Amino acid sequence: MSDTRERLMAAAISLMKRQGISGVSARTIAAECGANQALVFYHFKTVEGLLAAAAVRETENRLALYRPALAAAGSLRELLRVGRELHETERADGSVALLGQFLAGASTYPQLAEASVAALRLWTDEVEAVLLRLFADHPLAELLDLPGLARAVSASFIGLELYEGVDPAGAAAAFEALDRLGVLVEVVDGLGPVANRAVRVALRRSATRTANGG
Amino acid sequence: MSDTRERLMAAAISLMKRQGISGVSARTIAAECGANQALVFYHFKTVEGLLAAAAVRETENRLALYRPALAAAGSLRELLRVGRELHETERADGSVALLGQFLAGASTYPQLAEASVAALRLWTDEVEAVLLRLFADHPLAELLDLPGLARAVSASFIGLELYEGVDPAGAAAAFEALDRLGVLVEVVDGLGPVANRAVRVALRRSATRTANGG
DNA sequence: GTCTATAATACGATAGAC
DNA sequence: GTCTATCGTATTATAGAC
Repeated sequence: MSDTRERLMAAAISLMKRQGISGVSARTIAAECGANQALVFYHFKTVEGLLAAAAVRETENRLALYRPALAAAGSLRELLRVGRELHETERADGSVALLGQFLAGASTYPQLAEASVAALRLWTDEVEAVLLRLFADHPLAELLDLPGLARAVSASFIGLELYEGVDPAGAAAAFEALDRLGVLVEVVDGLGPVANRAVRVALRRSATRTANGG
Repeated sequence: MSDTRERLMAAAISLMKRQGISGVSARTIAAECGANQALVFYHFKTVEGLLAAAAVRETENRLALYRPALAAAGSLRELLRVGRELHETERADGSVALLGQFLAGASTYPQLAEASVAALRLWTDEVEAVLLRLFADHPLAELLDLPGLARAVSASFIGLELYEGVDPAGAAAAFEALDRLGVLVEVVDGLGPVANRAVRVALRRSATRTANGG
């Protein structure tokens, strides 16, 4: 476990958060942590290899930070609250926007594509687990596609964090709007058994109609 | 209106869709359309200038394609259908994922940040207009933040299209899940005045509680 | 494991002929 | 408006000393 190896990965992440995928190179990363440029290739074979390794590691670290809060969420309301706090942290830290940088670099570098998939998978698995737990005996559980929803939420979050980078005010408005939508979801969720049954029946009718190609 | 100028912008877009922000340079773009490398700088002063100009133009062109369908959408149900068709087209064309590339490049190149904001603004303005029209006399209009919602939808869509690039199957699942959510929205939307009033009342109560710092 | 030195190549950008 | 030629710099990556 070389110290330089660790420092290079940390420097790559730090620099990538500030400068993006187009702003990093073996030289700039090495300079960021006071290491020699040649060490990038000694430890990681290629620059791409360093970035890929750093991406997965950073995601694992960040996820470990949020895991307790996600596991503690006992209701949809609480989950939405965790989401809000997560965004608050991400606005300062930028590790989700970082994933957007890797996603963008994926079309040029195949190793980054693999790393992006792996990193995103860590997120979606975590979100999916929470959703499955919360909707375990929920009346809408059978009608919602929770694994798909976990992916949609994760990808959307990345888009929003990238947007935050160029238009903080617009992103704030976007999150505020989602906040209100969250309230709507909570309210509908708490409407009681009568409304729930109405929704369920209507959904079934709608699903049948869609399946029949309406 | 130089022909070369047009060809360079088209080549920049085409190459960027395939290779991403990290895969373009004055030389590769010029080669893509059989032009001389020096012409990039004659026509656009810098590579960044070419990319910025191409980004806004491409967005305008793509948007013009969807504007009729968006204007024709007369209900939430129809709007969701347009969204589905839009994604179908984007999966093949990739012009929204392209916006993701510009968003990623924005943290390195200030001109790209400006262009990204401008291009995204074109989308959000369009989406916002449709939402405002559809929710003109909707019972929930006053409680939803439609301008913010337009920004959230646009940014999320970019994240999803970037995700599509690295994990098509996962993205398909994500869109499928959103499709079902759309059905849920439609159903709740069509529950009738009694349910609508119940939701509205509950929302107000919730909003007051939130405002009071609950 | 870390360093210097360097090869080989690509980059943005400019000068100047046509 | 387009071309060739080129400058200066940055890039990835390697060879070899320590």
